Amino acid sequence: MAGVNKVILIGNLGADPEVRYMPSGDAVANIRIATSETWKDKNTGERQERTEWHNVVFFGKIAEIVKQYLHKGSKIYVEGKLRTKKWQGQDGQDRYTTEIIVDINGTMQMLDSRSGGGGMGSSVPFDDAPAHQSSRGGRPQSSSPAPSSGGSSPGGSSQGAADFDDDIPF
Amino acid sequence: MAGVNKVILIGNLGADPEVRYMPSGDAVANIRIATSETWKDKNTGERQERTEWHNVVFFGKIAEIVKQYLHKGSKIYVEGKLRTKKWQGQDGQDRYTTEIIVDINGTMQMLDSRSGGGGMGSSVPFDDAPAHQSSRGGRPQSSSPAPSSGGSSPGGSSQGAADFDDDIPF
Amino acid sequence: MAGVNKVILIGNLGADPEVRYMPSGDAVANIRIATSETWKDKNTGERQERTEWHNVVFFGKIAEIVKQYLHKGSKIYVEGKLRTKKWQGQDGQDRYTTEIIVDINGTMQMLDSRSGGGGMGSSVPFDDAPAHQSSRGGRPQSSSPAPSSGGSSPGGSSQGAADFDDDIPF
Amino acid sequence: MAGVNKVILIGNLGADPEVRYMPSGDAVANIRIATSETWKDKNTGERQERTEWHNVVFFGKIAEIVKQYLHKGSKIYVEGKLRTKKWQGQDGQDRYTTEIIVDINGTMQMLDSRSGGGGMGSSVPFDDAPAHQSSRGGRPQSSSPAPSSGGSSPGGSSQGAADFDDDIPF
DNA sequence: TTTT
DNA sequence: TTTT
Repeated sequence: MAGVNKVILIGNLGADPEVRYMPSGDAVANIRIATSETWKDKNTGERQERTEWHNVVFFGKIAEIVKQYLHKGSKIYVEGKLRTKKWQGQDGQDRYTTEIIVDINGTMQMLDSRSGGGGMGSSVPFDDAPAHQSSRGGRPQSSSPAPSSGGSSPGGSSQGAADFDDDIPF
Repeated sequence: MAGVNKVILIGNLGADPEVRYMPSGDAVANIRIATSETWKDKNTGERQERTEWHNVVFFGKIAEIVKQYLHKGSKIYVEGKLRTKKWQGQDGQDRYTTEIIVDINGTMQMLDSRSGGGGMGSSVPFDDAPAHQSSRGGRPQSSSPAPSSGGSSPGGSSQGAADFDDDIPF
Repeated sequence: MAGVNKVILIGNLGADPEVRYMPSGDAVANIRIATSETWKDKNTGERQERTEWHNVVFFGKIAEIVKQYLHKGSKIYVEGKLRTKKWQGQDGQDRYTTEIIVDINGTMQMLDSRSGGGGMGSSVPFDDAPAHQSSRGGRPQSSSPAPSSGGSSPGGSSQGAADFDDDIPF
Repeated sequence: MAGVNKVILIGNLGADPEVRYMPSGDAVANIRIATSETWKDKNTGERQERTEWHNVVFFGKIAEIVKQYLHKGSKIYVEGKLRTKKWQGQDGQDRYTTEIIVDINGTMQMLDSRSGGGGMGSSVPFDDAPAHQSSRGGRPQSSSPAPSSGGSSPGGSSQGAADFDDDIPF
């Protein structure tokens, strides 16, 4: 055992997020994001570009944030893990789809500095706390009500779970 | 606002961890780890090597794990963030020291396949849970029997806070 | 444009590498590696484990290294990028497979401290040079003979292309 | 040996880059970038923010790009490695400074979508090529002149050395 | 000293 | 299907 399974992406949404809800009430958000790389052909000297599309799935609180603040064209930073799911085609055959899972251990940051293109801003009212300040209580035993307020952080802390680690249950 | 501050290291401990306790009872573990890179000199063709030493500080539960399982020579994977602290030299002048902070948002994995050299193995009894599995939510819910050998996971999940996110208070 | 597409994995090979050669003579190596995560079920308190399998493809010189030094069970660190390829099933339908591409911009490090299980060691005689030492000449056009010999580095530098940037054509 | 030494940052420049030239003619660019994390205090419920400042040093071609396109306030993605340099204070005592080195193995991406605030755009005329397309020729020995022109990529490929791997000597 |  |  043991292992590291980490994906880091910066790219743009190809369409608005698709959000659905679990029986538990938890949100699950799916997006497609494009990452591009460009280079110049060795021989022709012509500029080349290749775009890769990724299926990213957000779980829990971050899914709500995705739903609320991201839209077609949004540029984001995402940190998650790979998961390949198996499913059955209509022909009964096995199919596999690889997704980037962004859950409590992942991160999302909005990179559209100002204006998200749509609303009045890309601010995300979501809060996190540097771990070693978490006092001994292991986990955000928060309670404070008002969630966002003047909310601002467009993406939260720069690392992991903190991003979901706020005091407010969405 | 917004920002990503991430450090990923794989290297070996130069000495045993130094552990101290906060007034709160929380442990803080300090280690030095070396990362090396080698290359061949363009001109002489001679092999070159450069070793870089890093100060890594662990907070909370992971500090206890470090204390218990790591020792001089241990090879580890570490994920944390940079923090530069300011302090006063004896001459009253400002000094700065940069450290890699591994807190609840970071990760540590032991990479010494078997046996850490000291005890009876490098297994780390520390548990984490994929976020969206939290509670009832649709997940592997696996059941497969005996994981393998006598337990093994030297480090836990591959991502973020999960590593500290277990149900068991050490 | 713009984009980051990065994958970092630490896991074990499920089987020996499969190597083939391009018309150009370049090697391409395919491996499957497993990453595992473990956690303790919130409710039952039972230890859970989930293993994820990844298809990793190496191009060029690193493919030769993979062929020569990796085998079933090898533990490695890999840094690459995601690429989803489209292909046609026998039924004429489109299928998609996502792979982690490790090319000149990626990295591979062997993590089996000593002994790879097979030969007399996991050392990889491969050389890289810190970029800013590269003198102005763009790239190490070195030529010096004896590659490995006292060589040791099981994986090379910790970053990018350097890993393939040695002077010795394998 | 062996090791990984990787830093990933997303932040803003606190001031314009400082560029100097080596005897070899190579540029070296220094910047300071800030990464912030915010969280809500567990007790007071007040929003907290912590800003960390990083010294980033660019070598070679990328230093020229930094000089040309970045300025105070620019938001960037940076991938490099840690290096602590030792120097002598005026009092003759040893001092240490930790920097993030971005050389041929690192990456930089501009994240200010449109307009960098200063010039007519943040486009960076710099070209890179996916490695496995490099055919056998080891390295892009290209030559085509006109650097920018149709240029576009604000940051280059998403991985490693490719970012410096263009055909145009700046 | 940057950003929000 | 996004971006530049």
